[in-house]
Amino acid sequence: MEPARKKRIRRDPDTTRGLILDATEQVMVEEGYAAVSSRRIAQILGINAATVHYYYPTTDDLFLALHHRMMERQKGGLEAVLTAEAPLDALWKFQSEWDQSALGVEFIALSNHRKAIRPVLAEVTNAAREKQAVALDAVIALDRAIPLSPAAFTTILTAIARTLTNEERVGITHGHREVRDFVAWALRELAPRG
Amino acid sequence: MEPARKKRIRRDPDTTRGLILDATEQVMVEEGYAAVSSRRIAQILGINAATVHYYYPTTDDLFLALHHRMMERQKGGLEAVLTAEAPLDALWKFQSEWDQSALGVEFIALSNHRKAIRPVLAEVTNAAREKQAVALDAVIALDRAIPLSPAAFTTILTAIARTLTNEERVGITHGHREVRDFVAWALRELAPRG
DNA sequence: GTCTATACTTCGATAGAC
DNA sequence: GTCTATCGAAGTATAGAC
Repeated sequence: MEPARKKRIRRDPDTTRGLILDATEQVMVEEGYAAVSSRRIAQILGINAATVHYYYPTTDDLFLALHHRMMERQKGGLEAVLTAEAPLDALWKFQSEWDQSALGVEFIALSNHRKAIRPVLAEVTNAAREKQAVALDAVIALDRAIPLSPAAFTTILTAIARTLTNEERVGITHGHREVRDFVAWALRELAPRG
Repeated sequence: MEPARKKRIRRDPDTTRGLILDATEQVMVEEGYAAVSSRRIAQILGINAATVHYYYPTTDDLFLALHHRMMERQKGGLEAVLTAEAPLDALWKFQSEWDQSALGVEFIALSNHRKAIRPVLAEVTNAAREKQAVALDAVIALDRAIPLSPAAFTTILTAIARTLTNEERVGITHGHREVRDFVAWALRELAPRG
């Protein structure tokens, strides 16, 4: 009885890279960052674990690459917010419905666990948030009687959206509907010109 | 050369249990839930890994016990909030300065990773939050012109506090000062009788 | 570019001595 | 109640065939 040998399928390198990142993202969101391993990723894709190491020599390389892709996509989404008719609503919608909000939380948790990549993620995130604040500053109109900067506003919206997303993921839902109602009300109140 | 044999030190069982939970909490906060293992805990305490299994047969047992202790402590802290002169401020202070807010986030992440204990943690958390809302309802005075229930209010404060705490842990601080300023302002505005 | 095979590490959990 | 010893599973990573 010969052992079943897998066919060697040659793929475009960039395609394989994308597939690996897709699988990594899926595992992080569905099972948590701790479930990510070269074996697990390879298993999902039906490829060999060594192939994962070929593209991303260490697991940290893999995490950093996925983080980079996430930030790029976030940048794209925010550009859409900036050109929307109602930027406030668009921003909330983007933050709260965005699939990758769960991914963002996993990266925070990951940063706490893997000290090697922590400074990289922190620096990238801080820089991105600063750019966001500048861009939003020009577009978002907030009630001037309320001492809330666009930077603070974005942070708070993100905090609420991420918390709701993550709690709901694990079955904690108490009070969530009322939070969403309040946010909807607050967005109307904060934007003097709609 | 005889191998160095460790002395067998007999401790009070409850003391040992407490020490194990202390070490587990420390590892979760400082290195993340994924760093918790019977060996790691034993190493910190200078005891044997098998002893950890003696008290908490499975790792899930250990996590559940720590979660229970965290919830009990949270209950105690909230009782202090309820009897404070300025409950709103006390609540914010409690949420944002509470050491265990980082621990709470780790348990959310943990729930996502270990499906076996997920329903238990979800049920306990939902029940606790419901009780909190009822208690706060009687004590917290919110501006009636604002459609914000105590349940939603607590969830939002927790969300902001946890996000700030966790981001700062890993070096993400952009916009945080402005968030704290805004929260301070909002608390003053929300409480018509101080 | 992808696979097989392998070395090394760490973890969960248990049996049994003390 | 605590330790030693150990098994099997799973993770990281590399060397080398194809």
